[in-house]
Amino acid sequence: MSFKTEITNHFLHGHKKYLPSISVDCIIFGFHQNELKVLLLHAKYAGLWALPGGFIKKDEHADAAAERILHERTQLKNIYLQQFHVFSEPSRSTKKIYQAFLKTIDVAISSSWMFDRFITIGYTALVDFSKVIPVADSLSAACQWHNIHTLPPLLLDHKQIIEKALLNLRTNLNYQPIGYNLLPKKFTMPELQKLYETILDKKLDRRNFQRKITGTNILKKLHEIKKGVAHKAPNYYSFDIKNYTKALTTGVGFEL
Amino acid sequence: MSFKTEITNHFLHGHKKYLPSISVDCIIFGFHQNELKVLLLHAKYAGLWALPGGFIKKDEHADAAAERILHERTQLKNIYLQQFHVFSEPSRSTKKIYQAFLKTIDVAISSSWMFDRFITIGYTALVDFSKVIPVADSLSAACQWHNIHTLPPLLLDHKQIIEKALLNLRTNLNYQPIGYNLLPKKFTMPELQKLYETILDKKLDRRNFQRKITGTNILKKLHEIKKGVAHKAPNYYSFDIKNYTKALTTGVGFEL
DNA sequence: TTACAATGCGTTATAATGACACAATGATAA
DNA sequence: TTATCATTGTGTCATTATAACGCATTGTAA
Repeated sequence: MSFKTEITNHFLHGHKKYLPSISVDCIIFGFHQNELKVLLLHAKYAGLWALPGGFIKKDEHADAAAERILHERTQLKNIYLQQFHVFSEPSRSTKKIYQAFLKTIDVAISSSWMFDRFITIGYTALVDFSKVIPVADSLSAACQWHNIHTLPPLLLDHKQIIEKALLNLRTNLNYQPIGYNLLPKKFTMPELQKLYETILDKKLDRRNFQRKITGTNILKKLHEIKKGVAHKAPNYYSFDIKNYTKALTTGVGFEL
Repeated sequence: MSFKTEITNHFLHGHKKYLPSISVDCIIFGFHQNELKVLLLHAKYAGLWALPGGFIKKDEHADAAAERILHERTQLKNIYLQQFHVFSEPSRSTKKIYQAFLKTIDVAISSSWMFDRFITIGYTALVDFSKVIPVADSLSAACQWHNIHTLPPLLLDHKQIIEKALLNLRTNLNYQPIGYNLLPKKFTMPELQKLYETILDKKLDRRNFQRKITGTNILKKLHEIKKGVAHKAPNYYSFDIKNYTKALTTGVGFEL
């Protein structure tokens, strides 16, 4: 199917497959080189960066839709996705943007479910940066990580959505373990601390951090030391997946 | 307009006014006689109790819709409403219930936006029990408070929605002040404590509770003592609305 | 007048937190 | 080869928060 046909089909018949007026947007956080990143797509139709989002099938749970969309866009599976907020500004419509776009590809569509105003459910995912293969879909020209502090101009209210997701991430930090999807299998204590510091955007005391994080029992100290590093070599840790999973529901209970 | 005409109109033309497939449900908590209550409507169409819910207008913010619906059902205004979760089970459809109902009132409608599966956004509100005038709307036979522990059979997943709302209320209790909308203007310390105990469903130490709650500065001690009470008369308090409002965003920061 | 149940205002022991000290490590520079 | 030094691992101490509990006060009811 040609791009033009695909687009036309989506605009004219998508409402038979998907719920109208509702979308899902994924805020996918990654951690790389001591920077917190967000995965963005460059939307062909808008000439703007946008969150990877999509629509909910008629018979699909929103959680499942978020998972499916995340998979379609990043090839990632088994990611801990969490809904965090619904965005429903009446101005949430891309009608004009779509109409301009359709004109450029010489498609004439006068009315479409895609022109409606959409309410979107925000989902966050924390993923291992190194494992993501950003793949742009047919509607996008690019799929890239962006530093959370240097975001490009974004579609609609996507900037506010990211900010809300970040706020949500921060407030949850004291009650939920974090890192399993953001760090490699084995990691050092300074690496884990840097992750927390990056998300919270503040310095933490090295010694107190270690005491609190080990106190939660979500870590396993490995009998292995990082090599080829200047100065004292740090020990490797990995997550105790059993306690980690348990802490996801019961909470970790410390203050950072 | 007759009831039958109103119903027919809603089923046939409601989709021109409201967003399809999306609804809002309000979980309205009240506190009375040391019991935590939830406001429920008895849905004529289902013969079951249900949460007061409604639909979002084409050009309406979901928050505004929740406020409007709350007002339409309870006459309450200026209530601190908060979205807390989206419920999107694919089975969330009342098609069969509606069809059976339409048959009983002798209305023949073969297809309607109301038959679709709905995704609902849950909103919580904490209200002053004594100020609510439960008014049943045209779709409901009754509007009543129900003890949170003795809920009748409910429509769809409304029981799970209430449970989730209660869970949400509990986890927020340590980070948000509570009571301004649940208690009368002036109240005693034992009354406030009872509210917390009811929500948390556990006993709290009287003296520690007083120390912590006064430590947040959200209370103003009034120069007034409750009268006509057996045993030692407790002092009256009211909320320091300035500090209370501030604490809504900054949090109270104690552990109960 | 006294008993009593509830309130107001405390104390003490324990645990959590924040701030900081010091020895150990191992690549790098002299 | 040896000294340097940034970084890590472990521990201490003062402060604060929390849980558990004591006792005097109050005002109605027996």
